[in-house]
Amino acid sequence: MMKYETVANDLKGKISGGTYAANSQLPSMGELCDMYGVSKITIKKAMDELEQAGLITRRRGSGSFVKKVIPQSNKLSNYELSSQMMGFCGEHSNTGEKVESVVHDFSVICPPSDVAECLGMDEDQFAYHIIRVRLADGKPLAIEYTYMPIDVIPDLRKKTLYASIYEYIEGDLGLKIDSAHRIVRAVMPTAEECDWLSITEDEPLLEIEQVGYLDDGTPFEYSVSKHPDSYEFRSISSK
Amino acid sequence: MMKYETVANDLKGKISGGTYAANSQLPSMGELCDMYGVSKITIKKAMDELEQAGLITRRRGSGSFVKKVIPQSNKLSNYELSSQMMGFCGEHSNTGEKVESVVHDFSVICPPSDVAECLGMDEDQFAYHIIRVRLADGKPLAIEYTYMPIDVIPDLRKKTLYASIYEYIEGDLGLKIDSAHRIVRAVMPTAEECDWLSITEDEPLLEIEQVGYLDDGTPFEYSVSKHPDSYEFRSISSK
DNA sequence: AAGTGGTCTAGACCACTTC
DNA sequence: AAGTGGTCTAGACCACTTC
Repeated sequence: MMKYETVANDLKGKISGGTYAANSQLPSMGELCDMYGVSKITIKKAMDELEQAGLITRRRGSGSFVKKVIPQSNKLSNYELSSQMMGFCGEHSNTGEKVESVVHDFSVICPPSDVAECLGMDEDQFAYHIIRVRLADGKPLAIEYTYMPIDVIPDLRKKTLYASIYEYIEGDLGLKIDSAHRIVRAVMPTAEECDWLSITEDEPLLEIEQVGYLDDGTPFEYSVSKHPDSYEFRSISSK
Repeated sequence: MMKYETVANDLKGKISGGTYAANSQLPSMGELCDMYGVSKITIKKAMDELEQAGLITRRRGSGSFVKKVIPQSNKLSNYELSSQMMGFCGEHSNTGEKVESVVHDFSVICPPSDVAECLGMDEDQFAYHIIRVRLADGKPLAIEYTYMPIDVIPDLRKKTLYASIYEYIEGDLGLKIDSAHRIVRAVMPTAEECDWLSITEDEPLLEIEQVGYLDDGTPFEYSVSKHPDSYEFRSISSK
């Protein structure tokens, strides 16, 4: 076993064991070098592993932080491995298409307990509840059901929903979006969803359940998006 | 722009431009150090990028090789980014479940032209065609439609299909499976598939189209698998 | 100014493949 | 034995954040 693996495994154990609690800061790379008696690059590589596994986030100039992590599903399903994926960019158009939104709900509520748990909220705390249909060049591409804690993303206005919430978060609020944990499924649309997406009831949808994290490890978004037909989800697996 | 990015971009250009052709070997790390005037770790990091992007595979002791890459879909779909995913382990049981297979077809044919293209085959070359239903503890978890070139995976027998083809490839043939490129969609089952999976016609399936690569960059498998209900596809995206 | 993580070097040593 | 990629070091320097 390589040194970086030894360090990574030890740190994983200490995170799941609670020595390093959710949202807490890890020792700096220099301190970890001393603690494990290895060089900085070895620590770096070990922390790369933790980041890939979705356990921590890192901020240059600030430090590394333990993520508040998704509750594990108890489905005996996915016998293929959990996975790691790069390329998070919200849902900006990257092909010059014109992206619009139709807002079907925008309210502040106490989220269901499973959503609250994903977001690290108490059950009596408030979150925005947003239902949007996203269109590219007038064609419906997705329905998004989103919850965001009001104290993590303050002062969200309806106007922002027609543009990009992510730009509001990164631009106006000066926060940094770091990563997302996703689960993909196939589902059938409801009657309402057929209406919103202009599809028939026999067209399946690709559902993506997602928890988004800021760069300090705080979950800022729980969302379920459902995509018709033309949507594909691509990935490259290695090793 | 960091040095490793400069190197990575240059190499990407030379791969897509044909200077380094599919299945050819890249210069060694030492040679690349000299060519770019940078240290070995910088070259390593640049090549990590290429590997993540699915462009090359690397073999300790042998060298780095350009992959024969998936033809790009011309769908204007997935406006989220293409992605990178770790954790390829065939479909072994990792939870102690008993995995079985029902073989519905096992023949040798000339594959359709799009499949041949993915596998880097001429249209008049032969491939195995396999249809299997995979069961875990007696419960149907997937249908797999698989093509494998007979000259890449020689002497495949029906007996192997009831166990793990991957174990045959890695164990008996001594080849090494390196990576897979995947596309995920939601689809409806055919009548035949409902029968095989013991589901009704209104249950959507998660479809995973996949090209598998050996560690020398050779595509060895084109497969489409379709999963009912209980299957989930997980990923963690970063940055 | 002090502290953080990120990049980079030059070189050592190792694991593995090929001949 | 020679060549490949992978790990690791000790230290320099940089970009960025926090105070």
